[in-house]
Amino acid sequence: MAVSAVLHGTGRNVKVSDEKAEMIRRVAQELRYQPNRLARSLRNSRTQMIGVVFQHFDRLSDENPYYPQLLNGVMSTLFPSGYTLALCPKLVQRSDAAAISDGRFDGVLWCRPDFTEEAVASLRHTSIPVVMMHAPPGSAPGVPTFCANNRGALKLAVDHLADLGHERLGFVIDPINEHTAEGRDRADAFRQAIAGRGLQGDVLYWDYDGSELEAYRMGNGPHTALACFSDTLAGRLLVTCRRLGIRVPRELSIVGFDSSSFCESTSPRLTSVFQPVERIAFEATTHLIRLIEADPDSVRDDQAHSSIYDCGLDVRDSTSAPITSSKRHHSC
Amino acid sequence: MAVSAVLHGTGRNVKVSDEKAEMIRRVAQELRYQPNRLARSLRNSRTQMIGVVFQHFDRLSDENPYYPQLLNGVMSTLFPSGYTLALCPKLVQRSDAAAISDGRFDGVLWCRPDFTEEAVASLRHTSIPVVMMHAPPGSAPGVPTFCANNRGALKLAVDHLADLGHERLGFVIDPINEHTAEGRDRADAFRQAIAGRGLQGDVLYWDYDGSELEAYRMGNGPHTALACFSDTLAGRLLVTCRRLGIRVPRELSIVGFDSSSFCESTSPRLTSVFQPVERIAFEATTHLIRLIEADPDSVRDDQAHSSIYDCGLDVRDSTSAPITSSKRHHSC
DNA sequence: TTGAAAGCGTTACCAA
DNA sequence: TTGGTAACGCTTTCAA
Repeated sequence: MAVSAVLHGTGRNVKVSDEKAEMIRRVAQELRYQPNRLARSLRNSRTQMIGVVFQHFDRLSDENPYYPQLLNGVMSTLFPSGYTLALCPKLVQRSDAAAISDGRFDGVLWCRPDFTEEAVASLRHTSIPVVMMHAPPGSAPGVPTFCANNRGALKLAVDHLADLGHERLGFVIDPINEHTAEGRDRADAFRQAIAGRGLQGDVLYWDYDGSELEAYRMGNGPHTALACFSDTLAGRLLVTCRRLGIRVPRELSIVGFDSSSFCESTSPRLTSVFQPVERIAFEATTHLIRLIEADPDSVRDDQAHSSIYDCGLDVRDSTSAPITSSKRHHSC
Repeated sequence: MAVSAVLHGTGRNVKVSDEKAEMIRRVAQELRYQPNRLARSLRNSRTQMIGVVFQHFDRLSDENPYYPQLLNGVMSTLFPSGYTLALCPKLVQRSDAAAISDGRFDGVLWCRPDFTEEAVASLRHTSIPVVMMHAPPGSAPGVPTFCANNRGALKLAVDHLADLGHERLGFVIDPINEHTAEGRDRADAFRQAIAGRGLQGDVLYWDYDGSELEAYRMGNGPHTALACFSDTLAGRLLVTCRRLGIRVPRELSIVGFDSSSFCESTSPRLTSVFQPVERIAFEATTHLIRLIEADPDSVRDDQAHSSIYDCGLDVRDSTSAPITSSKRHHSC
């Protein structure tokens, strides 16, 4: 119809006279005509909407700016390109990978690292591009991945603690992240890092229960320093330590992960590994848009794309030299 | 079609034999059949999606948990009801109220208080329900509003400062919020509150410029205490004060608004008015869903619904008694 | 119980 | 340049 040609730039082989075009615009205005995006999307099979799947986004953390940072990264490239962002629960509750292809989205950013082999396999049957965050390279064959360099990150943390004189370290992870690809990757990276320094260490699974923690209590247990999977986890650890009378960092050094502004507000301020969340999200989204808008044939190679991002270590007040037995004797 | 009846519960007057139903399911599985939501939505004019319009959500604050809280409130009622949440930029850039009715959304939560008279008027022509946050009662005729009790909130802040002995107060607002309905409402509430205590005070417009601030500097200027429109604004004020050598709260008391966890991490910790953001968002969204799902005729009355939410005052370290001239003499 | 047809609002294509 | 027609995938209604 001429109307379509006038109101949107579509169908350039259709020419409309200026008078007619003006008339159409006037009438449209009078009638408060509003083009229906659903019909348009159905016709074009393009919705200009991308879905974002979080890990547990029935609830965002109030204090951890992880999600705002991630969303900022996503929005800063999505909105200028004319896309809308949808947070979709159904895709989360059951990892209903098939539902991705129900036509609602032009692409999906998958920020949920607890994928299973079969979930990844089913992802290859989707009709739209999918890009993953928090997926270590190689963990999701055929899906572009964007992930922190966990190996380097844990090396930074372990080296820092080793340099301080700690000899037996722990890596603490919660039941939720324990089974995620990134959780396993960081645990492995921790093991490699301590092996590289010739230290002893363990991966500790903690469900936030204070009594459990007591086994690792610095005084009785073997560990003088704990690296945590996340700032949130480290924060809870701090609270539990205070409750149990374990002094940080005097008796136990603690390292977080993310180095969010949350680390500045804890007591003591939390030493933490920094990962560029916003940048990762930005580049993952940019890649997703490329896949959506590019010629399907020309990007075949990029399907296997995978990026890793180097991390830093922000040393604050929750880490210090351990109370060694020699020092103890010394002080006695 | 029988398929539709089997795979979804639709069309109850259509009966399908069990064998056929089973066959349909099996074939659907084999073919990886995925119903197209766009076509469905087009047919039903129901998308199960609601749009959320923020004020400036091209960028969420990293440190202020306002947006996570708001989203938590929205999601906690939206997701269990089977809705998806969309953050839409186009509706923000130009307040294109008409675009609301383009079929994408079943309803819109408007969290953007800088509406004009005509924007509100055009909102009444939408074909879908709209609910507003940050709109003081009466500011958006015909649109349900959910808003903090600014009158009570500013009274709390002013009373607190007055009780400490402050005699000349300021209310600081930034250029962005200055023209919003809630901004004007809080400024009015401030004026009423100081009048009620027989104090003097001014509404100060601050564009984050340090030199501007100097005019209100406690030493030269008349104000010994400033209440701010937001925590973010108060935070910037703190930073500027430090830069200018103004000691808080010794020389100048500062009160924020929102009482987010951000207030705990500032130095000094920020005294702030608490508003129940998550609860406001939750109830606004719940109301929106009611409007969407209810019989259009039966909710006519609720179109004029408006709720206000009482606030509290969390006293922290950024407020104290002023240095009065008498005290000055005393100390000299 | 099953099948066929119409229509939701749009855009692409092809005649006129 | 114009107008008509078909099709996107679904659901509802009506006939068989």
